[in-house]
Amino acid sequence: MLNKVCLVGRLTKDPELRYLANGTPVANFTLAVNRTFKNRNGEREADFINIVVWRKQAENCANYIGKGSLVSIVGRIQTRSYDGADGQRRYVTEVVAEEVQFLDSKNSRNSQQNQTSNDFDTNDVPLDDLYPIDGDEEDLPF
Amino acid sequence: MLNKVCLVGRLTKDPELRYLANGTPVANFTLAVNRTFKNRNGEREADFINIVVWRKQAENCANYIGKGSLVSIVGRIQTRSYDGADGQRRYVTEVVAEEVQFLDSKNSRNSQQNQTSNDFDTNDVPLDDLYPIDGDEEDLPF
Amino acid sequence: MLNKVCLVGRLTKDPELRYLANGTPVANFTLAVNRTFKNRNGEREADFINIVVWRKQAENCANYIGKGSLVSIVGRIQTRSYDGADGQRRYVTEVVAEEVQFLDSKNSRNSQQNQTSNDFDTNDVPLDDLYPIDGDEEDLPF
Amino acid sequence: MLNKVCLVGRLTKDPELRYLANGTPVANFTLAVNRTFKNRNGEREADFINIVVWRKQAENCANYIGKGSLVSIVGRIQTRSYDGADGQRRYVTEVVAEEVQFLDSKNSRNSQQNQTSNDFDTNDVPLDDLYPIDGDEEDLPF
DNA sequence: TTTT
DNA sequence: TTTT
Repeated sequence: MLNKVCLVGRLTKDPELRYLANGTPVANFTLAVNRTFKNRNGEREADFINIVVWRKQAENCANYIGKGSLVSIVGRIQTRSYDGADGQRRYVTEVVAEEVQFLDSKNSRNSQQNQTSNDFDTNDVPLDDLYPIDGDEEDLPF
Repeated sequence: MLNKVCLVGRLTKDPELRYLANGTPVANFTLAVNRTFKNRNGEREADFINIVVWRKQAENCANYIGKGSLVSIVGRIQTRSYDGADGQRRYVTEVVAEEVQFLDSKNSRNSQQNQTSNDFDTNDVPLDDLYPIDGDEEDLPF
Repeated sequence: MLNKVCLVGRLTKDPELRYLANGTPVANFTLAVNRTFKNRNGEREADFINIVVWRKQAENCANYIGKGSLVSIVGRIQTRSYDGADGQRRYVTEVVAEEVQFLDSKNSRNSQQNQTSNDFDTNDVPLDDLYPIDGDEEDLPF
Repeated sequence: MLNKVCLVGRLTKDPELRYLANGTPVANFTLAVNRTFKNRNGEREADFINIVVWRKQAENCANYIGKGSLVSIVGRIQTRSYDGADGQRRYVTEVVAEEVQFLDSKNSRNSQQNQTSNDFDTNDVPLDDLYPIDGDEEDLPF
């Protein structure tokens, strides 16, 4: 119905890239998002949020960002359940990334590429959306 | 870099559907979003936000929602400039809708269809995203 | 750094209202957010997201919404850890609500009040924010 | 009802700080948000979004960020109308910032302070929210 | 299991 | 443990 998350934070470790049986790439990592306010001990805590990235974006994350990288993520909250070794049903909440932007080049393994890293999902988008205007500005119906 | 908007509000009028020279559908409407807090006169004002919707979603909006419909929208803020009749350059800010959900069936012209209206962009999405898991749950690499 | 969540969904049960030792009210409930796309079996699954609400908003939720109510929530993702009965450390992810809006009056226990329910946090906000303009429009410095 | 915006971008110029007749500080600046996709000429365009910041945050922006600074902003879209010199009614859309985070220290005029700049609105928040837990963890009712 |  |  509406389920949208916006995050800015740093990776706590390098992304783990794996492949489904059908070849689809998946990457997982944890994002540390520092809180705005300090706690009663004057420390600034962080939230540690698990991120899942699919397909080409997963491979780009594996190639261009690593532990400590600053990224912004737009995605949705997803819940999954599984049965633990003790037979108990457990619940996992993670963020499925729909957009990942690399905000610095620290710890990136390829700083040249990093500069243009946000081109990576161009192919996922219908051409119409990239070049919405067919002819001149006057063509626009509004 | 990051530009994401989440809105819930009601259409102030029926959507206007038009077509680009190349056939691409575009719909425009204004969303009234009531503010959370009242002003000094005890009135609850609203913000009136211009929405642009492209392609199949544009046609779905034209078919299934109208003046007064409650919708949720996820999109991005877009700025455009144009030259006014008086030669002055003017700036327009609008929200380009990426997702539109119909939250009620009031004023919809087709309440049966409205029930499943949020299927409309299924075709815009790679199959992998809809059915990310190839085989059994055990295939999942995490 | 940035941690913001926007949700629209329905309560799976009535909110549970409790009080901290110091008297601070806390409410908990689960929000069912239907996914946009159907799965491979043609079913529309939902995500079940745990919500925490604090103070006056907690009491308003307990009073005015219940199982099945449609609400919009703005908040942040929070992670907590605790040690399970088996000595294992476990992690919980929930959404701390900053804003709650009641979008229908179904299942509300007091439909009259529900109509104006979004006044509830007025007291939490500095007056300046509610009535930002001191005198006439001309006072505005921009 | 719901009106929330998340942005990451760079200031196109230093913030302009002014004061209302009643002493309330207001800052204005424009945020350049680079688009994810290139246009048909292979250029990455940007959206230029007008930002309004109120009270203490306005003064912090004036003190700690400037042209070129990278910031994240959470806020809401606001529309205003005014009558132009030619007697025409015009409409302005801007983002009222609720949270501003400084993501780098470039072009900041006080890099020491910048480090802890996000403490600035601590005073605006009820203590309960900062230190929600009264006693030990066991006090938590959930 | 946590980042700067 | 799940809502319409």
